[in-house]
Amino acid sequence: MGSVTDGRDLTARATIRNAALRLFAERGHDAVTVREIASAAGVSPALVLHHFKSKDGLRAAVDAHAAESLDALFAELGGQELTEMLARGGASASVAEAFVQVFPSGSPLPAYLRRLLLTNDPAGAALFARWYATTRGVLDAMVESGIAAPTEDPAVRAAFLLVSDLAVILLREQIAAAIGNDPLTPTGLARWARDVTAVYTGGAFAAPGKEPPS
Amino acid sequence: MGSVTDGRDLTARATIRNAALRLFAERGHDAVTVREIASAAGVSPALVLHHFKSKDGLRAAVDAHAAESLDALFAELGGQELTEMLARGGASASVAEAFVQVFPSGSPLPAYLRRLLLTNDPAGAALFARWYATTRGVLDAMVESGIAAPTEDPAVRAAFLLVSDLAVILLREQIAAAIGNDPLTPTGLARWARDVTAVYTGGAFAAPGKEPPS
DNA sequence: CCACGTACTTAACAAATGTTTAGTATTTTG
DNA sequence: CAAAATACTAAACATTTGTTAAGTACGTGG
Repeated sequence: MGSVTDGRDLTARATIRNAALRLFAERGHDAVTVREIASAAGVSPALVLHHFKSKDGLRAAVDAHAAESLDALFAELGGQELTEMLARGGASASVAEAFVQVFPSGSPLPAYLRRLLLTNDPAGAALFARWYATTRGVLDAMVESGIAAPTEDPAVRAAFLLVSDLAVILLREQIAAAIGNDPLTPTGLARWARDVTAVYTGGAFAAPGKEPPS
Repeated sequence: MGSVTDGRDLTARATIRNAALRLFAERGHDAVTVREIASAAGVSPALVLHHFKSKDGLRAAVDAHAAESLDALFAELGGQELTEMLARGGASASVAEAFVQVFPSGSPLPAYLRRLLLTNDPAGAALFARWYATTRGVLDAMVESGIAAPTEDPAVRAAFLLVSDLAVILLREQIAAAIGNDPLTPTGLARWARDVTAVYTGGAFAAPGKEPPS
């Protein structure tokens, strides 16, 4: 009976929602049963259906809650923190960095973000659309202020930067296995960001007929 | 070759496996029932269990078949095609490019690759490990021949290039919605590759205290 | 104190699902 | 050709699943 109350005396509704968030993130919506969620939350299965009208209602509530948390996280990237970070020499702020800084290491949110983006549900699409819009805005500002290079296709540029960032979260386990560091830990992310910054500032390949960057 | 066509001269076993591949890719393993697979393949549910011992056995067979097709695809990238492409001025060969060239537009394999990498099953991890090893080898060769820039952390560099490439497949729908072109079509990919190549050859951001690339 | 709504549980139900059994066609093989 | 094996189906089985019914504890407002 792993009580998933995160330290605080949460309302039962929130406890259930948190348990569902964790289980959904770990194993996927369909592979988790209402009884498992209830057991993890320490309540009866019927109470789950009492608070949320159905399993799908619970899923919607979890989606909404996760999207809210994730948006709050991402919002910091678009705010003052961003320009501050950029001024300090970091090439860019990343979603991965925000994850490492804000969420505890065992947080189910990275895995849930994965599910949100993978399953073609509206919540995931909406989340991506919001983040993409923010990315475009930030990138425009960075070009304006001379931090980022202009491009003929800013839509693709912004999308590329965003998805390359998200890929770290989506493929976290595979990256960890490949390079020997979990990229969503401070150590791993520092190592990751170092080389990625090099690519973003100097490139990685030679232009046709030219020398590659040192 | 990875023939995904439901040609009528296929053995029933292959027909079932292809139907399962498509359904698994579209909706996920757990959301698809044996009866649905049987119906899609035009056979009785019991026959599915007769050929593959269980639903999980079918899943394993589909995993193996998909991994084989995908590996065949990726192998071309490591072979002669790669150096040929590179010589012709393309900055790099990508998995996405291979998908567009080899698979018909309605192929379930991109979506299945997504599931393979997302669900932490061993088949997906093994696939990524193989692809990562190939990527590292190719990158080393490219550095050797002066096409790619050397880096202090080749493990991260190779991982970054691979996952940024895979991200196009993983987030295909979201990218399509954002930029208005499906990146797994010739048109969309050409547009995508153009700007990504620019980043990979010249970077996207200014190094601290320097001007960004033009 | 009483009525009442909310939180909550136990127990059961109906549908769906993976799987099995038993049997029929069809192909292979000695 | 006979026999054995394989391909295949129809029907049932056992379990699991989401959901509901009915009832109990409990705090709140009148």
